[in-house]
Amino acid sequence: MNTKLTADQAFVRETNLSLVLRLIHSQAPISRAQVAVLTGLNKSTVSSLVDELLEKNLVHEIGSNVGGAGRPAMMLEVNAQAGNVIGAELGVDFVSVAVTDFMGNILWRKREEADPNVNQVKMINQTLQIVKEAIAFGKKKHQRVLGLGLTTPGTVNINEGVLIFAPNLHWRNVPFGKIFAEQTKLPVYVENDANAAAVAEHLFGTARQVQDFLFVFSGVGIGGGLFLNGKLYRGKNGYAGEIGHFPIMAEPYQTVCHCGNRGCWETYANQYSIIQRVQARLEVKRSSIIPKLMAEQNSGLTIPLIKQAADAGDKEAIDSFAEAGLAMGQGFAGLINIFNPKKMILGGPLSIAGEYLLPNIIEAVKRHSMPEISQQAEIVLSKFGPDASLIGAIAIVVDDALTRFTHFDKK
Amino acid sequence: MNTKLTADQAFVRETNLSLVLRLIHSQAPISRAQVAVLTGLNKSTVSSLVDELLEKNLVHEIGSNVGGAGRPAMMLEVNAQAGNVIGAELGVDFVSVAVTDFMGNILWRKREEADPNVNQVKMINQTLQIVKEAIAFGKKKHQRVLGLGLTTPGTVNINEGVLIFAPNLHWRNVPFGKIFAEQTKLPVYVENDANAAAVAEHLFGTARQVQDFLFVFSGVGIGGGLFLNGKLYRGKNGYAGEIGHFPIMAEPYQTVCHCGNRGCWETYANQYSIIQRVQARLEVKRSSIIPKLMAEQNSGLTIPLIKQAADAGDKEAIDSFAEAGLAMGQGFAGLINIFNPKKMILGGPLSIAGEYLLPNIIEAVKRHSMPEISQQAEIVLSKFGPDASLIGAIAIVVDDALTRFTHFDKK
DNA sequence: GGGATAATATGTTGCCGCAACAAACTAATT
DNA sequence: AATTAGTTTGTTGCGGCAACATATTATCCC
Repeated sequence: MNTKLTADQAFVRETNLSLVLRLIHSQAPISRAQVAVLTGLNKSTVSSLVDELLEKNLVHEIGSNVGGAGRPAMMLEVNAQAGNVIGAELGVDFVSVAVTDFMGNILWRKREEADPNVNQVKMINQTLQIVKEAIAFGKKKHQRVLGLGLTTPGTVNINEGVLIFAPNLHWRNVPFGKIFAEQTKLPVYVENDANAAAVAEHLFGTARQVQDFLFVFSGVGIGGGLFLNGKLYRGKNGYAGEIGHFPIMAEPYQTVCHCGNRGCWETYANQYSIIQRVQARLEVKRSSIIPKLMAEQNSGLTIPLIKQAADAGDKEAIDSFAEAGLAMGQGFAGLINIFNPKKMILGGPLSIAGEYLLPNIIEAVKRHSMPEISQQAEIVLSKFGPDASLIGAIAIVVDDALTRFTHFDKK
Repeated sequence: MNTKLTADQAFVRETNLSLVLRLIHSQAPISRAQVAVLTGLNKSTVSSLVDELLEKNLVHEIGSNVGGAGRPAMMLEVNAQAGNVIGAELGVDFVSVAVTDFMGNILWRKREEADPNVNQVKMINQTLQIVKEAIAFGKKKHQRVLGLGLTTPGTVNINEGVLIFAPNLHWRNVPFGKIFAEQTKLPVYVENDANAAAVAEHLFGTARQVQDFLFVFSGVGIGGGLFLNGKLYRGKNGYAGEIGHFPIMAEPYQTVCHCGNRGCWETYANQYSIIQRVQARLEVKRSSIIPKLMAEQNSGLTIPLIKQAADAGDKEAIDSFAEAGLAMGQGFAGLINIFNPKKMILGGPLSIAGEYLLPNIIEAVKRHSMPEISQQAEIVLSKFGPDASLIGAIAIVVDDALTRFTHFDKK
């Protein structure tokens, strides 16, 4: 085990500093006195902790409040200028990079199409190029860069920064951490896309203060970020969260999953399943506007296109999403029974069609889960939708900074 | 939130005391010096902590070791005489009670058949009666009783000690904690059967030192105890672990589950599914010895009887278990993909047939899970088999004592 | 073989720095 | 004057550190 199990005074200080910083992060604006009440810490202790955070420029005072008797409180908030963060998302067919301030506000972003099958080195260099642009932008602003977060589908060894295996990319054992650290001289954090998205939702999104929730990242496959007991659950080797491969063996499709098995849940609810559903409908029904859209845009049958058709009221598109929503909801129901979460959050590329999926997900959950449990669970769309993993890349850097800020010296 | 989030010196002391006590519990016999090396604590700190544990009679010295240069080490172990513990398991059709010492060694036990459908008050009184016998036994030994653990199927509010809902018992809102505390004057701990079994396995069984594992409690239904990141995961309301109700929609059975839905995984893998499989086979094949056994013993078709037939080499019995094993393994595969656990532990009443189920569970896991993940997971039978939940009732009391031992004063 | 000495490992003692806490204080407002 | 915010000063108790006492085995020399 790597984790320290013992406690000492330094641990106490770090724990309380981190607690106060996270409280200011999530509850700002807030005064020292309020922090003392909420945490139960002594007033003097809070003052001392806040002093240290002020000195490290992680927090700043933003003036007194007004109204009410007594001395006015000096309000605090996390200093968005504490540093910039760079996040990079390696998708199955694109690369996205963003620069944000410490509060996750996007200052710069860029997205390029990419093809992982052509050449791994080329795609990595493409990513590196955009990241360097991002760093150049950051330098212009005279802000220090706290770190680079990088997300990818597949299983990741976060300690070594190595992608172990990504079935959708067909990549194995890629030492992202080493490559990007050497080239950028930044602290590099590598994480699975769904895990990172869960952290983003916890820090900046709809799951602030939520201890137990699941992020369902739906794109080419379906991955899960399991946020349990107030932190990410990674399992023995960091592979946890492969929720898409629960064997459900439903008729009629029985599609072979890219993992090699048949009957995985995700084959009934991923992007490709929707495209299949639409294709099957188009063979029978001719009234759909989808073929026309495809011809106009010189495009294949893609999720954005189907979404566009649905927006235009196309019944085949809407019904295909609805069907997939029911299949997706069946898995949601099972997960809710297993985890008794406070929230289920749907995000990732497919979530651009979230408004068409969500009602039927909720319907299927009602039908297939234990009411005592599912009544406790809110099912919502990610605040960041298809950008969930990109913001996640930012979030893993910020999250680490909120925990271990020893490297934050006086500016 | 109830949990304390801040840290102070008292917290440090409690953390380290508990850590040292648990280390001595799981690694005994062990010396102070070894504890210091394993924990990273300073030698002097360990001495101080051990002194306190000795004073509280939680630990005792058991003489020096021999061999090797240097001053011989004084070995320590947890004091089995620190107190007795009473555990009671409310099964669907039986009540089991046991008295153990602090190390979980059984000193006394008793089991009675029961029927929860006839009269709830009667079954509670029946349990209370046996518990009082157990207390009387404990008194005879001049040992203090540390507490009473009580396990039941269904969802439990552990803070209030209330059974919220047990579908198999058809019970709702039973305040076990209050009833048993009033009648016994003991500290009472109420917990779900699968959760308790997981704690038992962690403290006394095959999951010592294991941080991430699942206990699959199979009986009338299938429940799960989720032990994640080194502790029990209960979910938002303590309902987590209803792994039996993942909707899998497989043909041909589609039995209606007692939860009201169709296609729940457990309907393909629980006790009743096995009985159904045997019945279907008996209608066709006449060579089985099962009808003869039923006649001889004047018994219905039960799992112990089918197990008996299997032991005698009966093909229909063996094949029925094998089929159920495959169905069970399908769910195991999905859970392994989701959790990336170090162990999957099968226990509960049905596990008396574990030797017939396990090979096919393992086979199905190989077939239906991602190899990177399932290669990491050991699939084993509970050390306590059908008694897993009874030992679990003991374990939840011991586990609490190992954490918060403020109530242990000098004897 | 036997006695002295060295080497080694265990566990204890006394002191220190540092954490949160408590209480008394000042500060700024209605 | 009452109220609330935040600071100052001193106290308590934690684990770490380094020197020390203790108890054994290993080795050398006679």
